[in-house]
Amino acid sequence: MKALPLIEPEASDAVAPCCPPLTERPFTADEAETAARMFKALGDPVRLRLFTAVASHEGGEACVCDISDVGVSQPTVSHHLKKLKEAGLLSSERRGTWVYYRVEPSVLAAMGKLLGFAPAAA
Amino acid sequence: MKALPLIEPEASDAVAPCCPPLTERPFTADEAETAARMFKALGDPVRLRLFTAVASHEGGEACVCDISDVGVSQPTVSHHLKKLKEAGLLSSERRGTWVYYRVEPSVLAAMGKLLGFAPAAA
DNA sequence: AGCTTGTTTCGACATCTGTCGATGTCTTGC
DNA sequence: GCAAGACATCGACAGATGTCGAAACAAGCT
Repeated sequence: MKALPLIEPEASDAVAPCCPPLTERPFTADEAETAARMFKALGDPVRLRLFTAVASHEGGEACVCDISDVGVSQPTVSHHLKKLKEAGLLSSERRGTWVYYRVEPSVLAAMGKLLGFAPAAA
Repeated sequence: MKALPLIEPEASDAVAPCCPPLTERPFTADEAETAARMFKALGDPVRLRLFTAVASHEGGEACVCDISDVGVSQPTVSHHLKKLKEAGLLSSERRGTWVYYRVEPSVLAAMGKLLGFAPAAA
């Protein structure tokens, strides 16, 4: 009868308990696989523009219509947002007509940790 | 008769003067292109293992023979190291029989800056 | 010179990825 | 109910990417 709540390994799991700092020791295959997913998601110019657009938008969220002006078609925007979501970097919520995306809070801290920056004040 | 040495915009240029923090404002197309190159280079599990192997190796450098045990053929290792070098993340130097790779010093600071971590004590 | 070891380059190949237009789904307003 | 707008999904396609074996290149040894 395990009392632990198991903490639902859903979206946030993709990013949160990742790996030690890059400079600490060689990553195992699994660690590399996990961390690479994150970097890969940001490794496309369009996705990076979408991510920064969401991250810098007032209120910490933006609807697709607010950020669609990145030079590619609307289906392509949707495709990239899906990728970012699958990577655990963004989350989305429909409110009425529009769909809002926001940065998954743990992400920036996790990446900072990965680079060896102390999560001190986090 | 230009006196300025032009500072050779080669390897280090690929990383150093990149972009504002991800959360500050939407990236321009150029900024996104530049920053994405960096993330993309780390967006492969094999490259991430190679990078962490170099970064964590004693003396801050490692010869190819030290880090080749990542489950792919030796030409593939060489291919990935080349990619990391082209992205400005690693530099290499031949010393006798062996070729040594080391982490380009500015990289980690640049990435930290990108994530909004102050380069204070850097 | 020739052999051995460490590393890179070359071709070739299968797979993944980014992109689009067309179409589908959901919500609102008439 | 139906038309319109906001997003997502589908199918197709060109181009990029990861991988390998074979071969080339470099340095040290005998």
